[in-house]
Amino acid sequence: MRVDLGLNAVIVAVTEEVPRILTVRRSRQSGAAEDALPFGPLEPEKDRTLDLALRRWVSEQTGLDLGYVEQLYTFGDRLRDPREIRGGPRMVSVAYLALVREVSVHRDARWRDWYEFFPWEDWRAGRPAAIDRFVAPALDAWVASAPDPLLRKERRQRADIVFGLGGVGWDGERVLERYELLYEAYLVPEAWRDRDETGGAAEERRPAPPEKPELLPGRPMARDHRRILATALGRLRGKIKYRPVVFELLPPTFTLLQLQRVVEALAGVRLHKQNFRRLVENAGLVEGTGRQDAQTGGRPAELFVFRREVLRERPAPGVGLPGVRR
Amino acid sequence: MRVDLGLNAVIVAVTEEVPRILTVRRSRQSGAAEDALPFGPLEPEKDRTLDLALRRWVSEQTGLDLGYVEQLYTFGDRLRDPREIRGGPRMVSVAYLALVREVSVHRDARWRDWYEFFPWEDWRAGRPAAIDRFVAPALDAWVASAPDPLLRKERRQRADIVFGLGGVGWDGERVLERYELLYEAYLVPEAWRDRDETGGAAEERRPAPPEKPELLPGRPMARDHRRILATALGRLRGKIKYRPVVFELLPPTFTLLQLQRVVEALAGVRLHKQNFRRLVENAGLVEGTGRQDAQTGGRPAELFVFRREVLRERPAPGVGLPGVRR
DNA sequence: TTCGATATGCTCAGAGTGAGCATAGGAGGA
DNA sequence: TCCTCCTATGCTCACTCTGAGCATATCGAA
Repeated sequence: MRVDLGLNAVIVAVTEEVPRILTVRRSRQSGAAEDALPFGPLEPEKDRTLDLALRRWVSEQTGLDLGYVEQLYTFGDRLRDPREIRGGPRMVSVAYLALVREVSVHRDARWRDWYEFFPWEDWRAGRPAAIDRFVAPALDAWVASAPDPLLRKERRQRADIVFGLGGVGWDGERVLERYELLYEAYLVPEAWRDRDETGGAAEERRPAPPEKPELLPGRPMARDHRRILATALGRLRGKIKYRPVVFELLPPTFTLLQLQRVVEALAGVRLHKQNFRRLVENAGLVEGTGRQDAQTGGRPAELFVFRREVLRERPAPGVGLPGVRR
Repeated sequence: MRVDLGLNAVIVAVTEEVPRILTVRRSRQSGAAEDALPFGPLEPEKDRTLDLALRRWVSEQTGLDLGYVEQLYTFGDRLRDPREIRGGPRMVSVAYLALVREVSVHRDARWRDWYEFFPWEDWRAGRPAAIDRFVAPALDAWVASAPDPLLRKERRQRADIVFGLGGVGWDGERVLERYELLYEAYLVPEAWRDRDETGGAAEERRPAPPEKPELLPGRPMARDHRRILATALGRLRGKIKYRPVVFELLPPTFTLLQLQRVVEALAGVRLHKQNFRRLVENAGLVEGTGRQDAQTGGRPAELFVFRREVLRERPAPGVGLPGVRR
């Protein structure tokens, strides 16, 4: 079936312990401007593969040459784009995740702290204030507003699981589930914007609450881009646990604390320093260079490099089925 | 950009310790018939989301009502379909993985053992004969045929890593990497078929060897469907390690050995029985029913059910960063 | 010299894993 | 009836991995 296909890029860098993503400004019909993810077409004549297409237009638009690139997910829900309402074609977009070392970029592209979009995701300084102050009360109200007890119970359980409330533990990877819950509960601006722009077509399936609740902190994005971003964040958080992708975000040599800070920035939690060091060292992920970094503010730290050989030695650094017979 | 978008389904079931996928017959231009994955369109008017589209046409074509469905990957390389050569539109397809309990299906749809397509992936009875007899020698020849020593070394390393040769351990999840290596080395029929059908257009980037080597055992599929299948198998092997998806393939009650056999069928390895039991029990994944199954051929086994509450209790059954501070 | 930082080494208890021994409880045949 | 074969289930034990924290090293600045 003929559809309109495009590509979105979530381009991630980490500097100064801040995870950042590359955004562009996009003006809405109403004249207001929103953040959006870089977007570009697949040009069937030019681009042999989808990821070559992505590299081409990212380079053209921002001047960035991408290194590590991974396909994330394909978004194709109806009404992703309000133009569909007016009889436009179905808009489908394939989202990619790219990791780079931060560099300056062209024109209106700009780096933004990804926790601006998801303030509840950063637990590095302890439980985020946004959760107790805004998210939990808003979810309580959403639970209470369910029309019957059964639905109320389901909502309660779902809220508890995805936000780690009521004794359930926090799972850093459930970024998308959290965003989707907030969207469904009409707690993020995008939910109201989409309702208005589609003339209520979205409401058939999910009625909006009669009164507009206080919306949560967290910067909205164009269309479903915050959903795409949430997908990327969750995927990346999962991936760093079993594939050595962090090194794509670091300079060729780094101290172990720098490495730890980058992991922490992505995972959104603080780690135990000595254990982290022990882990990466006897996983064979890094190799000392003998050189030192004197800029630490304390005892100089040794500089390390990523040991590429680890890919050869260990099948998958850090997994395992119960008891594989050998 | 306008492209032709379709959906492919990898529908998996496990019966009698055999993992199976649903295939359809598709006749080629030449008149020969090939196995293909079920394929269907997105109908922008009817289908609100991609996975609803999938469920709709799978049900129409095969009579199956899918339960668990997960998006896999979007395939959009040029020349996926030979019709493009003759000026047709770019063919892009979004592949999905679905898990079902095996049931009978309509017409020409048929269940096939997935190890027929990848004989080197089944290690349950020990190291597959296909590896030592066919794969390793063929790869040796491919390595030796590299024009220069550097490329030779790279090929050797790659072959060793993905097939666990030369002292490297076998990684069950690298199914796709293995298939892609074989394709690039012109060791599977699809590589030659694609070269011929595209009139050599594919050869510009990857010259075929002057002589056609002995091809490897393993049933080929239409277009890039074996690549899609490899993606699915690898993904599923990864997923069973940290999400309780196996239960989608089992009846509501089952013995622990049945559960183990299904996991083994997917993972392609044998597991240690007592340890497997210990793991699933104190992970809280299952719950005894008190009832017994007398059909075991030995001491009757207790019947268990999946404990859905586990989703609530444990954030992600079986992962972890080095040392998350609490 | 001392203090404040960070780096790095080391210990120790407890949980988790791999491997295997031992016993339980069915079916079927001698 | 009893023996054998089969699978189920319980339990042990050594070893590794992890979480947590103490201790020491080495820099710059006060």
